[in-house]
Amino acid sequence: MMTALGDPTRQAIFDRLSDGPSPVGELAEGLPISRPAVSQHLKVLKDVGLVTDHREGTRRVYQVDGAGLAVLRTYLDQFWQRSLAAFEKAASEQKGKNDDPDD
Amino acid sequence: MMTALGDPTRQAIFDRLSDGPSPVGELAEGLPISRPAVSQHLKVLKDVGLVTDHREGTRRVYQVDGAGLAVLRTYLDQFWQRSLAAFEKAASEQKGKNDDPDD
DNA sequence: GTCTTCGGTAAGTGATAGCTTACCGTAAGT
DNA sequence: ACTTACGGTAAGCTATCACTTACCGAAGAC
Repeated sequence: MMTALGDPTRQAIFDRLSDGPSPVGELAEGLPISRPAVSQHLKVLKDVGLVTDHREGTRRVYQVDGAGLAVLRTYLDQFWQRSLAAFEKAASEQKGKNDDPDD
Repeated sequence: MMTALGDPTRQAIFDRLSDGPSPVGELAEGLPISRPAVSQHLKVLKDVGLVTDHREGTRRVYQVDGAGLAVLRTYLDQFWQRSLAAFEKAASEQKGKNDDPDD
């Protein structure tokens, strides 16, 4: 999931989809790469659950998957929580060893 | 920044550092790769501002940078916000065209 | 029916990224 | 002073990955 957003192009696509659903061709127009390349990126994003797709006539519309985004957010929050805990722990330990503010 | 955490190994390192500061050698022991490889990953993480380092005797201790983590979080929140807006927009548009809950 | 639009898939290529070993600098111990 | 511990950097190799063109299937327009 994180690796999926690791690629800048995929990030750009996901970024674009965050503004609303879009068909493949329309996405490709705003990017400096070919349409098949966009398709391949979309496949990756879809496989990790960050986007969903559905047919709409002859085109295929992609949009961000809220559930996938939630997973990503939760994942990031874990880092956040643990890092915060580590900070506090370090701070208290630091406090213990120099509550003498002389140096 | 996102590309920095895109690599699984770097993710593992960052994950480990989220539990508290650690010197390079100690990190390398818990990973299936060589110590120089860990050093290289740490350099990447440091360059994007996700970790900081300081000397401690003969070892170099790394720890997650709270500011960098905050940036990452803010970045993710942007996706979240915009996606949410897109969802609501789509929902209201959908509602307009079939407020007849028959089918 | 035919034609056109749209997009996924296959095959092939080139660049990049992660890994290794070898080496060197720096700080502490003796 | 010498030795050891620790870790950053260089050089080189390999595999992965993003991209291209070519092709084909599916759904609408005529």
